[in-house]
Amino acid sequence: MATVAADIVVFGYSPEEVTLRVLMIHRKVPPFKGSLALPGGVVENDESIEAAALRELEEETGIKPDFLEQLYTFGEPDRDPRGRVISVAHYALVSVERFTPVAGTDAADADWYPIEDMYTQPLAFDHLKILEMALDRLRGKILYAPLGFDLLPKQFTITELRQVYGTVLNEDLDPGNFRRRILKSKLLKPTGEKRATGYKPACLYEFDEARYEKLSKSGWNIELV
Amino acid sequence: MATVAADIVVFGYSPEEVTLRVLMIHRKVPPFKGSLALPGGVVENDESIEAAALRELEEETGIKPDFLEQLYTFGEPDRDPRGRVISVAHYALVSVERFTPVAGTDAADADWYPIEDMYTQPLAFDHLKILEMALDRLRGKILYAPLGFDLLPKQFTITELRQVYGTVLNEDLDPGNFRRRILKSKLLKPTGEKRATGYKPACLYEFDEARYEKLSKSGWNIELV
DNA sequence: TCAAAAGTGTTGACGGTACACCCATGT
DNA sequence: ACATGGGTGTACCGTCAACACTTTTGA
Repeated sequence: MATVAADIVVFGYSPEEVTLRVLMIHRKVPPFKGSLALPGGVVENDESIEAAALRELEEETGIKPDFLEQLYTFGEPDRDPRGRVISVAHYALVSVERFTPVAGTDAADADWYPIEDMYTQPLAFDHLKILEMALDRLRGKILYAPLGFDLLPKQFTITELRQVYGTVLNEDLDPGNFRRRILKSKLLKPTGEKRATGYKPACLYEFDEARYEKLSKSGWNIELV
Repeated sequence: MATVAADIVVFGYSPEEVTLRVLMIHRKVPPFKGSLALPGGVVENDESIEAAALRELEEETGIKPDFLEQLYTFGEPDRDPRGRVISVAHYALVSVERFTPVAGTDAADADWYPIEDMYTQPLAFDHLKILEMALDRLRGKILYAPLGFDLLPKQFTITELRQVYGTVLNEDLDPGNFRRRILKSKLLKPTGEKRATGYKPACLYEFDEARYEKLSKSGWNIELV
């Protein structure tokens, strides 16, 4: 018998800042009092693990993510000094602008931090390891799955989408080639509207989820970047 | 509090039969008495989850796999009629010829079954779902990670390796092109020996693990097929 | 000598990178 | 007018699928 917990690495992206952030909680109780920790908590007896992850996330931060997926289960015997706790880690994606500041919730000491900051201070438990694995997964999966869209508001320009990919992958992408590839995938639905950007207005698009479902069901595997 | 178990989908491949098999156990006790089930068991209090998976596998079947990796954690509240049991599923690879017949072990009712057979009879718990996910993972990951080698004996011919890929991916691969690709990856170490195959003898190779480590550390991502 | 697998060569189609180039707008 | 990002065109180049071909063996 062991305690089973669900922890969540929530990635947020701000189109204005062009920055990837992660949602962390300031611990107010031992162990690791004062450290930053991932949101999460114990799985109740009658709920699924994923439901527990979503529930804990909303209780602690008020966030309902656009995307959530199980990442890995961490279960070293000594990972929690209080006893045997197995953590089923998840990662989630959200457009950060819709959730700043974190609304008055159970624990309003949740906040968005730049990823790099997580390496300059100790995190609670093995949460740094979890964060690193989540980042690896995000970087790997964004290449062939439409994760980038979940980091943006519903409507976005192709440049914003390119910046998401550039930020996550940490490399510069050629604007012309990116545009062609992404349009070729047929996953963007033009809204007809344009956004003034200071210079030439850019077309706004939405993610065509219906089309994605159809394509992936017909055994087609995309390569977005 | 819940019970945490580790279950393992062991894939075995026989070069002679050119068939992918899975290791299943005949259940002798309720629930699901008489059904086939994946090997596995409860994680002890002082061992890591992966250690539990390896221990259970050896206890129940005598097998120490060449490759083992965590797959996914299954935790629907009703997946086990006896109570809340969370299963951390793994998958493992092994060359089947080295393990037939299963030696006299704790439960000698373990045996290798063709994958297709698992769809013609009910499996215990949610083990069919686990098996399907493991198969998806194997098919996906073999494209960019050197999993094929773990399904063969230490020395093998390129044709045997091609047959592994063909079997797992369920498609015919062009012999000439496959050979070129796999040799270009530099992951094969020639042994200098040859094997009489009935026709023209084929060169024997080994997997060059040291080279693989070096290549993957230097940020290089292969595409084997 | 023939069949079959091992192994090599070649060609043509395709796709993507790199870059030059227009377009539309605010200042 | 011009700077800047939005958006389009294109030419070169590498890669790979397809398939012909040679080699080596057992029968």
